[in-house]
Amino acid sequence: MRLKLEDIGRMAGVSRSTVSRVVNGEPSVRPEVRSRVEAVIRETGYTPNAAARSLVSNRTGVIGLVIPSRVHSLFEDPYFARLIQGITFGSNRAGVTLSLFLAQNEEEESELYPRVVESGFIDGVIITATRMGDPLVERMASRQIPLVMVGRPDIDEVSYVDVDNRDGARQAARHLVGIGAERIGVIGAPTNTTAGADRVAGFVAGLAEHDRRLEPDLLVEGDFSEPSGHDAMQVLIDRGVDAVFAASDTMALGGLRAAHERGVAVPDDIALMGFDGFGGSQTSVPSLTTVEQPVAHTAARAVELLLGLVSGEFSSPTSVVLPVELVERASTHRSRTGADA
Amino acid sequence: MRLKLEDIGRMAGVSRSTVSRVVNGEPSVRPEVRSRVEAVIRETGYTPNAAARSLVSNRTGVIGLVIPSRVHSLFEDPYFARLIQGITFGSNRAGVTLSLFLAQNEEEESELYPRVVESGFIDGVIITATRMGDPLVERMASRQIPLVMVGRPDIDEVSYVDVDNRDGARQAARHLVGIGAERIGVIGAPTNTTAGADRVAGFVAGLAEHDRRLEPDLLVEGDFSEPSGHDAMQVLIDRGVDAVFAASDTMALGGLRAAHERGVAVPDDIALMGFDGFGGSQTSVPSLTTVEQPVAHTAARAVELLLGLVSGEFSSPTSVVLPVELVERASTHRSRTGADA
DNA sequence: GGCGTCGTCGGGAGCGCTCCCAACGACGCC
DNA sequence: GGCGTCGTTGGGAGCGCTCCCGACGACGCC
Repeated sequence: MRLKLEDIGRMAGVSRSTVSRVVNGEPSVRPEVRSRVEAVIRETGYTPNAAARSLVSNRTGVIGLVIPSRVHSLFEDPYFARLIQGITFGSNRAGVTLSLFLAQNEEEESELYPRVVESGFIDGVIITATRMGDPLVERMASRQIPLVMVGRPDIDEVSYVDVDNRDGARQAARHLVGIGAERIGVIGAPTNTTAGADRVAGFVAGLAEHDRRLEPDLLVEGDFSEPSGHDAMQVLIDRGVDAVFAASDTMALGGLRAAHERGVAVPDDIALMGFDGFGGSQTSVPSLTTVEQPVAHTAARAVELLLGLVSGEFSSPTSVVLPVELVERASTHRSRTGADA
Repeated sequence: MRLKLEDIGRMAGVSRSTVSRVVNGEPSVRPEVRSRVEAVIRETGYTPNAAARSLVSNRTGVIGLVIPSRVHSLFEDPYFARLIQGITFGSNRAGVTLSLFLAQNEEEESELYPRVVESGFIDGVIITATRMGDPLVERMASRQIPLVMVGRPDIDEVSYVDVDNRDGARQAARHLVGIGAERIGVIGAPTNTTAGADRVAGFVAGLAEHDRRLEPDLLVEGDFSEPSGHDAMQVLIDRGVDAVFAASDTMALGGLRAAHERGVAVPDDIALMGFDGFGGSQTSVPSLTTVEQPVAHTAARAVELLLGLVSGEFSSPTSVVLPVELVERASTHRSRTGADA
């Protein structure tokens, strides 16, 4: 049988209330009483009943991570594994528990909202990988439940943590121009995601700094998956490019595979770079130049932000944008470097 | 303000109890009363308070997935992403919520146990990626909390779901012998994991069927990571092999990279195969022969098993072993096929 | 020495739900 | 027609905790 406060109290010769005070670290307990109670707690391995606690305190110590539908494809991308990992560690540090809500299809997604929000099981929610105009986000945001998005939302009044996708893509453009690329292709990401839109827009902005523009037929949109990168690369090879910026490493690796198949040398025939900075980009042959985003950091900040919202520490929508960094590797390293700049 | 049963009852002109009966689908409610109550529930969007519910029912509707320490390296392996995904979907189907417990280091791992088990926040636990002799497993198992392991445990009295690693490795051995390999190397997995031990043992057993044995210096142990596969492959190339079985696809991909670097042709100089059946093995150049394991199925069975344990449907330790299947691809496809068999 | 104050502690109330028992009317039976 | 039975409903009790108020003794002050 599970022990309760009352039992511990009886064993230690004090009341339920005093034990509660000890458990919650309240100061108004005499040191000798406190240590007696603590001894009993230690011996018995007592831990408070979480349900009873949260019934009265209206806090559960659980946060939710929501990743909406169509993730079965996205999940091939190491991004989510990393993000989940980072958020878990942030939760561990803060002493809260993480619940995971993934939806496999539209139907599950619609069941997600009531399960997440209205059970009262959750103090707050981190949501990511939404598409623009996602009704789930609006519903969540319009509720009183604390909410933090990972990735820039397309509506106001939502707290979020994002990486500077625009700046990263701009750096990528500068880099490719810097190594002397003349005809630059882009494997884009879905423009109904803010990350996809920002990366393409940032790249265009970066080209514009050098009075270049992105030829419309040299932008082929992928869906973040490896095969989509592969297919897009084939198109770009046919259209004749000497450099390619892929909006994710996973797509860049697909592009690399297409280049191999076609006998196109990277970087000598076509320089290729990605965006994200994941394991696969270091170990590919050749290794990939990429724009590294700090996923662990993003996750940690998201948890911090959410817990601040939960505790009421700050209430107005807050946003954090983290810097990204271009990492130069073999896939854009040309012996005959640098034309104009 | 959140509504409670009492409020819904007042609005519908019935008592708390009747509303409770409707919410829980009990039959003893007159149809007209039921539909009146249901209407009010629908209009108000009422959902029961989970904490109050579980306080009295001793059920939370939450299951935990525990993945102990040193996962920061393992997480590079797509296996965990797939497993988490599968378990989430199983949970969705069953209407339970999944909480995730990962530990980043030994310290976090030791905090895991009290957090998971004793908070009472969880109806049951799925635990995976443990090493043999893991004290966490023993502590969990000795508790009254329902427990299912993914992967064969090294102690008795624990329910588990596993794939037939031995048989898969045996198939791998048969296959490599079948294509005429003479000197076969193995990139092993840690022998303090049951999966690692079973795969190596199964491979040895498969060789024995053909009166072959594994030369001790042709077994190089990796740790499931890509770099460890890369390094092990270098050793095996130096020692002179014409075929390599890697105990995971991730390590096989590392091996493939090493082969590329050394100018060793796969499959013509060295045939190479993996184990797992993940995305990367299909898109590598050449594509990898591998032993596919049904991760989604594993996850689904684990959830089923756990929920059966939670509901008391069966109480004795139960185990499920799922079949695996060898998938032949380019990395072991030789023109000059088949010597003896 | 009486009184107020403070530190410490105990116990009542109540969080929102489920479980159980009692109440009540309708019905069918002898 | 009286009685038992069944279907349906209402409300008390209690799950284990926190919050709050009041009690109690020690202490210091006038």
